[in-house]
Amino acid sequence: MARPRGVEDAVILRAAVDVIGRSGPGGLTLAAVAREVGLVPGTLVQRFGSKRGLLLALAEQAAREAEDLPVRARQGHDSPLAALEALLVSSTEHMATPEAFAHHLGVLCIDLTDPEFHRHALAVHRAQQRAVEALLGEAAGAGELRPGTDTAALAATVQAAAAGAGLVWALDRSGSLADRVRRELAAVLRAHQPHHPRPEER
Amino acid sequence: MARPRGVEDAVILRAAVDVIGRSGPGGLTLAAVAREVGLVPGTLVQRFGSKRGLLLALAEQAAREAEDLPVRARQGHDSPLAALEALLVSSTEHMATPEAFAHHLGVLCIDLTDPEFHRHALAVHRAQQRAVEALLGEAAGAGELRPGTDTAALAATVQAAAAGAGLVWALDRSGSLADRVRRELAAVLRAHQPHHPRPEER
DNA sequence: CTTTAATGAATGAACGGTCATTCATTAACT
DNA sequence: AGTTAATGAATGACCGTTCATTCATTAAAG
Repeated sequence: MARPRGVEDAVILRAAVDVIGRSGPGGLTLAAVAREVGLVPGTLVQRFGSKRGLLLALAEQAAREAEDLPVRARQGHDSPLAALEALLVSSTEHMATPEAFAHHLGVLCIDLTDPEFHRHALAVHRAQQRAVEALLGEAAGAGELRPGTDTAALAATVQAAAAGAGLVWALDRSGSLADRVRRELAAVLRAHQPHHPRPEER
Repeated sequence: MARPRGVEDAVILRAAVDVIGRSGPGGLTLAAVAREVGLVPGTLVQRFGSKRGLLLALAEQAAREAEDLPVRARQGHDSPLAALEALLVSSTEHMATPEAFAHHLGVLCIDLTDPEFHRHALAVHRAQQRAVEALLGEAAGAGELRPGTDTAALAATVQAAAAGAGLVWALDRSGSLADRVRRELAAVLRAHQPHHPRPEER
């Protein structure tokens, strides 16, 4: 009954992420996003209500996409620990590629004061935590972790290690981020893996 | 010979940090900083050249203060590992108190594109890394770590764990940040401490 | 099938506000 | 007096937002 939208919401949100990645959070202006998709600033306001509305839609989308992370993370991997490694690598790549090193940090530091943003950011974090915990639980069940391992506590440690690796890498970009994340994961898991006595122990 | 300055540079820089902590990076305006110290925006520009100059002075000060971290961190603590724990706690408190959770992240995500800022941020990071490594080295020498421990690699892991703990805590503030940092440090060190076999090992 | 009305998308110009920066001037000190 | 600090008003740029208007599309009416 009316003129269809020339550009989908999803495209606009992706463009916003691109702009943040290219020009930093400070460069994220409605005009920049609009130019990216061939629209005009006013249109974005009409469609998202305000700049905050656009950012909020971005946060909501992230939270929604993270919902099924616990099951999605397991797919396509042989062992739970392999899936865990892939999950952490992808989650930090998502945080530290030129594109989104600013996306995650940027959205964070601009808007973490805002309760709505904090809610969605926390939802993403919790979903990832559930995913990590599920994978560790499965690993424990499969005998890939020492019996008696506190998988909940270990999940927190694993997540902190991955986040820290990404953060450090943002400052000191030597080597690949994925390698660094994998290394930190291995360091954290080493103590909980069954019976691979290191040289100096035997 | 001339009229003396009514307010020191250091006071202005501290005020800038306070403003960031209170209103976030977006609220950091010359007018806000000037009001904080009883001056006028123009004065700040005259003294620091520009807003960027003021922020740069802040980053330089941080880098300068971090220079002697390797020796300062050791002071006032009985064991190197106790000093390490205190260093990490204070460095993340500096990153996650209401004041400076934004200071660190904020300065980071606003300005990490700027080569000058990146230089100073990297200097701080490297100084801390040296401090951590020195403390671990001393601990190894004192027999508090297993012989043959790669202290350089361990230092990277320790620093990532602490940074990650701070980052995670910024999202999910349950318990004290210091406790969480200490917990992560303990988790990382556990595998490298000599011969405290856990229950399931004996 | 043609015409008309209704509807939502998109525009572009303008507004109001904020902010960094400039500059001429005044005040305070030696 | 001479030098520097500080002022305060002014400037120009940028940005989010508003709004009247145009345009494309579809549904209904003739």
